[in-house]
Amino acid sequence: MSASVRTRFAPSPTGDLHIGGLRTALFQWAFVQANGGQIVLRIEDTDRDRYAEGSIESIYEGLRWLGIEWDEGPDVGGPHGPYVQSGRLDRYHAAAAELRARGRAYHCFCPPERLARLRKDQEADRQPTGYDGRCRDIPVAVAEGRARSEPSAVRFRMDRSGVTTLSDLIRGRVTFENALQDDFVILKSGGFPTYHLAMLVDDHEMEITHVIRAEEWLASAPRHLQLYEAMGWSPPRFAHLPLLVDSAGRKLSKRDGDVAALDYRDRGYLPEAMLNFLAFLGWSLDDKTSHISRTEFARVFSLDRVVPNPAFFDTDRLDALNGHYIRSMPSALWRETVATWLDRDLPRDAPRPLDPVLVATLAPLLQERIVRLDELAGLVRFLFDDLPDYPTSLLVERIGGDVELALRALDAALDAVEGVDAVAWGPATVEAALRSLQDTLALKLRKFVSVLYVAVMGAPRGIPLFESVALLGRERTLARLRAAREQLT
RNA sequence: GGCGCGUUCGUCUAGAGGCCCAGGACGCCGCCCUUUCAAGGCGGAGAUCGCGGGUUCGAAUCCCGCACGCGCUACCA
Repeated sequence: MSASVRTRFAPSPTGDLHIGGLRTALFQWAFVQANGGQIVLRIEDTDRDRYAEGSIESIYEGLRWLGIEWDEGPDVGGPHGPYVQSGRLDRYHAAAAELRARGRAYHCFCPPERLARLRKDQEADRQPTGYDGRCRDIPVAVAEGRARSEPSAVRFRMDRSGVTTLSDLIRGRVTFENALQDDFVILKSGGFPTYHLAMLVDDHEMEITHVIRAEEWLASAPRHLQLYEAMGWSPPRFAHLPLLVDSAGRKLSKRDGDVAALDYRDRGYLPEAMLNFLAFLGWSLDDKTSHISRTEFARVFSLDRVVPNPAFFDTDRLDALNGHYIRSMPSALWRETVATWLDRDLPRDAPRPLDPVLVATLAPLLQERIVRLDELAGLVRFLFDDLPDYPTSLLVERIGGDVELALRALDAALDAVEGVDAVAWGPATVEAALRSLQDTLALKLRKFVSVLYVAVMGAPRGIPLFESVALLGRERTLARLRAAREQLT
């Protein structure tokens, strides 16, 4: 029996759920699933200035989108609540007091201006930046007195001798020189804790055994380790995941856009695709597997197989995955999906509700032609709308600019379509008529059909022609062929 | 500047001394199929494993140095 593990996803409600955060949560979730254990969702809202309305909902939604469930959290409850840090202030104060009682923390009265100047001077002198310890040796009795009337923060007294060594589950041993550490703030003057104190208290109380977080936290690990030591608590295991980076190799940030997890959902990416994409960013199963189901991932995931180097967030790959999962959707589900997205994206004046028979006809034609769901409407719009203007050059683009051939094709098509009886109109008769053009023009269909595609749909690519024409109807088809003809002359 | 982490095809990665003159996937290119476009099938190009030393009969794999990239360096997380 393997010991039960507990990990936590601890996002800050400072904006929409970030794609990097989603990857972290996914790995935590898979880790817990694979090892038998629980995952705790904890909202870290200790930064009052950056709090963003609605971000907690965005977090819930983003996680559930990928099928990530948590065992304890603000919405589902649990024995270690509250699960929002702003509701746990008394515990942080108690811990800070305990640390002060043990001589491991002290009041700091340095105003922000002094700290800013200090940092500036240190930078100018090319010295390492960090707190200079000005308030460290104020006698406790004096400090206690001042703290009652003066604003103060509480700093942790780092042990500056020797080294602190972290045994990271992904990177192995990482050693930090303690002399290079400074006394950092654990309790802000406003009474809120910093991340360091809050995670110490919460992870301990919530019995977290594994802290899985991104590499940006690696440098602060010695602080956390010393904090645990000072409290006499045994620290959890740490695993620092590789960063997700942009094409320039920088940490993916909100400035780059395209990092809000739910935006991907709204642009028509399937959760299966996103899960696969994220799963293989920094992790792999073996030398063969390139697709994995959610349940399989949750079964085989292992931190041993997470690599330490950063991964580029390559959306080409995401697109390929999405196309793959779209194509593998069962037809009934696919039909429903098409209906939903067409309803969402088709112009308002298209008839609603959409004709289910029409959707059923369209769906299979669309399934292997798109990569994102938001492309759906664009491919069938020509059935509902008048054709928007298209450049004339589009008509002859694929036939080497041969205007004369295009004209002949259009004329022949006009004849052929006119020859189809309105009563007999349908995919079969349309196909027969259009195929006969091969004989009239003494040319393979593929040598000139692109002209007809453009004339009918306004684009050189799209769903198959015969079906399109059948769906469009006789009169509208004739009108579009004539319009194309006119445009060419 | 300091500290830390990282470095295998364009990209994500496999690789834990000989199976590797390096495997898979995405992307790219070509052919086939075909009513355009896709999809599908088949094939191809693509990595002197960052550089330089060493250890070893043998190194992508171990050691040392260097370079480069990134992260952190807040009373943000």
